[in-house]
Amino acid sequence: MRLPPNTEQELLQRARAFAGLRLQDAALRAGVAVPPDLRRNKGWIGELLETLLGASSASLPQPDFPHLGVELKTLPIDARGRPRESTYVCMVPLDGALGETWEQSWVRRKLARVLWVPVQADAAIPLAERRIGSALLWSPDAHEEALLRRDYEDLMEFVHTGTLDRLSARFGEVMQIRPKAPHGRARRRALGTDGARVLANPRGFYLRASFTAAILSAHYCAVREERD
DNA sequence: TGATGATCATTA
DNA sequence: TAATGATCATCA
Repeated sequence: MRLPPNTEQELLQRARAFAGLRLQDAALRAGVAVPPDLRRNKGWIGELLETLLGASSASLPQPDFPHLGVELKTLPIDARGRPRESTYVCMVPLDGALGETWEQSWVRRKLARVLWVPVQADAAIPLAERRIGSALLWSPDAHEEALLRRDYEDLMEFVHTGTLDRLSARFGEVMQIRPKAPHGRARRRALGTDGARVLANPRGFYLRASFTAAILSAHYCAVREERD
C-alpha cells in the first residue's frame, strides 16, 4: 500500500508509469504473487492496481480516491483491442431509493471521474505475461451522460414500481442491471408492487462493453474496424 | 462469439 | 451482512 496521490495529475502519472509493464512485474512491485488464473481470483488485477496506485481500502461504498473523487477501473482488453467484459459500477438500491434522481444517484457520482486502466485479457497470453496499458482519466461528456441518465431512469423504473421480475440485462443501451451476489439464492429487501416489502436477488449496475469500447476509441483512436 | 445470469475472494 | 474487486460458465 502506498500513500494516496495528492492530485489527479500525480495519479495519472503514477498510472501511466505502469503502462507496458507485465503483470508479473507489477505483482513483484506490489509484493504479491501472481495467481495461476483468475477463476478464484477474479478481482486480482483490480486489487493489484489499487495497491500500486495507493487507493483507499476496497469494499467501501466510496470512490477509490475519496479526496480526488476518482474511481479506479481496470478494463480487460481482448486481442482486437476491445473490452472483453462489462464494467461493474455499484449496487442497485432495491429499496429506500424512492425519489432518488439521477443527479443524486450513486451511479452518477461513481462515474463522474474514472481512471480507466486497460489490461491485456487475451486468453492466449498467460496471466503473468499480460501487459498493463496506458491509463485514461475520464469524465462523461454531455452525450455520454445523457445516455447514462436515460438508462438509469428507465432501469430504476422497474425498481420503483416493484417489477424487478420483468427486468433483465437486455434493458439499457449503455448500462444494464445484472445479478450481483455470492450465489443465486441471495436475497435482499426490495420494493414490491404497492410499495410492499419483498425479497429479491441483489443486483448491480454494469456498463456494457460497447460503451467502454466507445470511450477508449474516442480517446485513443485505438480500436480498429474489423476487417475481412 | 457475445451477452446474460451466476459466481468467487476479500474486507469492514 | 453487504459492499468492494471483477470474471466465469452457459446458451442462443
